Amino acid sequence: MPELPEVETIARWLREGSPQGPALLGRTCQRVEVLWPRTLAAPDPITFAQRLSGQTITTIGRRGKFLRWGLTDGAVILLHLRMSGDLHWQPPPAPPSPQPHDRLVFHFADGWRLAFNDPRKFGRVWLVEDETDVLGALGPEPLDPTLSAEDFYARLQRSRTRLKPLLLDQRFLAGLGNIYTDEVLFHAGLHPLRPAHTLTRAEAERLLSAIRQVLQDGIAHHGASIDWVYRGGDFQNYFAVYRRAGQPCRRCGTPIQRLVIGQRGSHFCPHCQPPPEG
DNA sequence: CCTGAAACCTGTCTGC
DNA sequence: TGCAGACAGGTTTCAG
Repeated sequence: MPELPEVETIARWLREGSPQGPALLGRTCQRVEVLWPRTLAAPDPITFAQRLSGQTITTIGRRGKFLRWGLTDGAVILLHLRMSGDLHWQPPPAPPSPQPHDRLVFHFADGWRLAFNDPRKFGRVWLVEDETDVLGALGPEPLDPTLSAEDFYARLQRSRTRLKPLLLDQRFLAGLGNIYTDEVLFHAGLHPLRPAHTLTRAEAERLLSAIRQVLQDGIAHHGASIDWVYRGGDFQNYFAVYRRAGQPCRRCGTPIQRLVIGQRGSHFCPHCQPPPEG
């Protein structure tokens, strides 16, 4: 699931508690099980377990698609769910551990456990002193009000890249993934192959507005749940183009097209999103 | 700087 | 039914 709205939803649920489980905020980690060592980007499993045991989660947040847990001693845990990662609460009494695809299990004093579950094993977790080592290259947060339309337009002007790959580039903007990029471009009325520098000032403003609108809508719906994993959100019911190839555009009726751009399936309405010249 | 391809992985679905 | 192939919400690395 994990693009900005889904990661934001998880962060809120871990902070406040949810139907899926209790709040993580304020809990003290007793021990950690490392079931698939490559899930840990840093440090090594032994050091990770030692550093974490006895520490309390004091803050929970998000940066781009990363989850961020602040610890008592000032260190930070960063989690990236990549394609198939998720966090599963397991209530006491403990079921026979581990569950299928659990890669990391955090154990708490009252018997609750939080599993980093990840069928495809692409997800990664870091424990770092200085988070800029991991987050330093990320672009701005799309929902940060200090990101101005002028700045955004200026940055588009500097790139000759096509819009689709550019919006997926986390150094340009942090948090958009394949689903939300397709939805955003539809709502902005911009073709995914448009070179960034060809956008007018008005189009750039429309694009930034669409980015913010679609992300806010996604968050309001607790993100999207697709394929076989259910994560609690229902934004998939409101997709305008994503995985709707061949179906009529909700605005004009033209069949939605699918094209592979930068190795990613891309969906758009050829009428509402006119292709660039050439 | 930019683009495309491959790699990292497992699971599901489609079509023959 | 069985099996090959396409496809999947992400990122990194390497070749050209």
